[in-house]
Amino acid sequence: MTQNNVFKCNCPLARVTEVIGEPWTLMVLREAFLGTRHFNAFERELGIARNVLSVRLKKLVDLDLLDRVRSESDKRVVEYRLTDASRDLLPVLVGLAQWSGKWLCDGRSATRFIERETGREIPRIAVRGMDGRELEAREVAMAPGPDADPDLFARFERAAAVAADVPRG
Amino acid sequence: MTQNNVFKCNCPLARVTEVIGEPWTLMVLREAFLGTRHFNAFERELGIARNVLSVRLKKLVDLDLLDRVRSESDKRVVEYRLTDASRDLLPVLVGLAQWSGKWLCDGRSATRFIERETGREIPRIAVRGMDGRELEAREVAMAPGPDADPDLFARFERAAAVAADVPRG
DNA sequence: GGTTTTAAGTTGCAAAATGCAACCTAAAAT
DNA sequence: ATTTTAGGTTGCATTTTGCAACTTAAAACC
Repeated sequence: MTQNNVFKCNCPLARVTEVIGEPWTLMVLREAFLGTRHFNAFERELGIARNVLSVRLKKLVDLDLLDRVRSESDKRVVEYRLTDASRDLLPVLVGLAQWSGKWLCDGRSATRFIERETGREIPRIAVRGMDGRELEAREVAMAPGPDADPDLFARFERAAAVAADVPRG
Repeated sequence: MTQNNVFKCNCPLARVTEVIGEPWTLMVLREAFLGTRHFNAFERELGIARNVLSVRLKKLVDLDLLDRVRSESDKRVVEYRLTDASRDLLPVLVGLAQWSGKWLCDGRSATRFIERETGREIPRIAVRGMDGRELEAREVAMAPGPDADPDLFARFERAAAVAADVPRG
């Protein structure tokens, strides 16, 4: 079975895997956040193969994560621009960067996210409840949503049996 | 150039790509969060090929994102357990699920994260400044960190030129 | 106006990763 | 003693990636 048809149901983590769960896509989005707009610039900055870049950009455009706009002033030029959807991914990128900096880069990362105005590091992204209080892992659970089918309900019932165990490993 | 040697420097987003930027890994971690512990269970729940699963689990163990523990009571059994590092990934998983639910699943996702006690949906993960105030995309920037090399500084200077433009696309 | 350069791709081919089924080994259950 | 179970590995076909060369259309140059 290929990854993309695991839970064709609307499982959000399964679907997000289509996007960032394949090589290069996350880096392409990062470049876009850094201001890269052009095909050749993505290639140069990342060192990605042109055919793969082509496939990735097509998919991102398809998913409305990038807008493909042909320049008016120079008809050769194409601009790939962030959309509302991809801009909305910023908190996740910050969270990923913070997590990776801490656990994969030994706390000494080469890049970090800062508050533009003050230059201070962004505090750690946290899960908060409705009251704004920070939640610990054990206080959070996954549950079936409005679009869950019976299979998925069963899946979560199995999971619930061990769920209490998860936060402490 | 292969993805893994882009910025061998400690760029956290480049490095996190080694983990979740390849097929299946994110789903394996999700399963672990749902309480899956055994090789055969990962295979059954995900439908992943056994050889690929084997490679993924090895890598996750290697990166200290899973502990591989042989059961005392039944020596055939191996348990893959979340570690401090992987448990710490929860805010990112919640953020990804929320984002995907909104932008990829049309707002009608089959699964969601809830507050265990009340059953209420987790509010949207946000980027906050030191004062706790929610920051907008335009107030956030990437910057070179302690371990950045000259190339990376140059990279960010180029980026700074267009940065002001990014938050609005 | 003819030639060269530039931007954004596509194409062909070798190497690597994935999907699938079958096989293997050690320990437990019968 | 044998069968089953858990956790893999192996071999092979298919797909994806990496790399270099080629293409096409629109500037830019002379």
